Amino acid sequence: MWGMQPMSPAPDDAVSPGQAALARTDPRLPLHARLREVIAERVRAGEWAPDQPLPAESTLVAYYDVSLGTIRRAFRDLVEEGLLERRQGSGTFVRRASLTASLFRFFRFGTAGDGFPQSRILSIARQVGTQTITSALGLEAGSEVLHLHRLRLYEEKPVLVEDIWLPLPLFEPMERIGQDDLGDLLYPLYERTCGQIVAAATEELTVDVATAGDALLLQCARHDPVVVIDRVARSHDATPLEYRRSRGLARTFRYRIDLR
Amino acid sequence: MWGMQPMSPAPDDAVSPGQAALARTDPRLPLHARLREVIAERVRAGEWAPDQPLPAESTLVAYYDVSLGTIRRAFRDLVEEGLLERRQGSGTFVRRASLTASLFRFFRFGTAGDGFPQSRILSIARQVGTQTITSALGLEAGSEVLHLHRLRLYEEKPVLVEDIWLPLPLFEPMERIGQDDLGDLLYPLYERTCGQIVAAATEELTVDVATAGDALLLQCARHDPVVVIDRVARSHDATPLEYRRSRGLARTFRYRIDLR
DNA sequence: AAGTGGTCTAGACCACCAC
DNA sequence: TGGTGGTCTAGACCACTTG
Repeated sequence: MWGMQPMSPAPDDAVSPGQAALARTDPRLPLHARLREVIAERVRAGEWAPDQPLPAESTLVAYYDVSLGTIRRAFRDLVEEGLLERRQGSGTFVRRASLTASLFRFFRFGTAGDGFPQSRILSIARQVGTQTITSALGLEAGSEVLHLHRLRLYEEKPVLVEDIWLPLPLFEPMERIGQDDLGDLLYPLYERTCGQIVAAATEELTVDVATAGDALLLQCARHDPVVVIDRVARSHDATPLEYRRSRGLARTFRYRIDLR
Repeated sequence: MWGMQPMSPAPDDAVSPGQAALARTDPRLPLHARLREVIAERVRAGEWAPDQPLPAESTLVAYYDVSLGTIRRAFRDLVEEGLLERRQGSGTFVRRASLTASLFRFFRFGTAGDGFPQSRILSIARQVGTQTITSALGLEAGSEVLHLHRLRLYEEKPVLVEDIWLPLPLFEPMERIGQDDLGDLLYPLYERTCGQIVAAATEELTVDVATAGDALLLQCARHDPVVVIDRVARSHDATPLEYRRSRGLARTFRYRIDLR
């Protein structure tokens, strides 16, 4: 057998939709890679919510007509890729982004207290996106976006100044959110109000010097070094959902990396 | 059977040394994890040189008395961990560190030319290690170390100033190396002259402002922002081999990270 | 108790590499 | 040509989670 579907009418049964989907993938690839693609496609299409289990291994074995080991290999690769997570006894689930690895974690704060970072929204308004903004969000030049300006504090002391831009047809509900509902965590809010789930992000770190505005908000001197973090957050199907630019005092920044 | 070795005298044969080594590991762990530990230990002990293949799967199946799938799982995890690499048709090998992911890659240079970075050794001398240096290298306070001072350039323009400290009984041959032999790549030189293989490194990135010395060597103004990279390089058995501090112009620095 | 993923085994054929 | 790792299958039992 072995990765081949009989193209002539099978004597016993018609091909299942699963086998048909597999047949549409590149036949030069190993079966586990083709299976992985098919499943990843279904996940990205939003077929399963993050809290709902995917079909069990045994179900998929029958549906795609592959062996258990092949299903497990595909799942293992998808877990490694970060798309799925598996819990013994419960099932296989679409993974929410945790984003705990964010560069934001690498700002050391005055005391080693375990308090939560706080947020203060300074303004929220529509604007016409600049070239930088629209190209980061994959929009046409001149598109309207929603702009949030906020300050992040830790134990009452300012740590980061953030500008956040959201594509507008999609994030209209955010405009009508009261200041009080704009808590510390934006991503769960995006999911609740706009049904948009942040699955991944790319951050880029550079160093600049403080502008007059930075100096005022971060309580530092002009021309003090600041770290700039540019982030583009995306959904599972890679649609840009948010463009964010954060500026923080370089003096409090420290980043570690392990090389092999 | 199943992860159990008969403790009473077996009727057919004595246990092999491989089975004995497995028996010494934590029996609560899955067999593939125990096997992985045993093999990692042999690699770290230096049993195989980086260019010499490990025993074939089939050999290890007999030696450890486990199934092929279990060997493959252990190998796969060790590849993922970065200790081994596998080449179809050739064998399984101990991996040399490439360290191409080094933060040095993240300095943008004036032109997008594909020239190689160059090095210029400014000095090389013994010194008594400071507390920072000896603790980074895991030496006793007051130990002697070898200090290299060098400048890294790209297309004739200075990019990084580096201070490098090496533990001294181990790296004595480096002291007698002529300036001409101190080419661009230090790690192959360590292997050739001192038999020390760098397998991993930890880097820590912070931001500072240029000292008078930085300004002179990097051709910038005092108090310009600089990026500081602290690196500790280690052998496969985690012995610190090198402590290095690099300083480069923050203006030319850019770092990207993908979050999931 | 039922269902899920996790571990382990055994055996087959394929694709690649070096001699 | 012989040996290596890569893919695929089939089937067993274990450990965990949920009801």
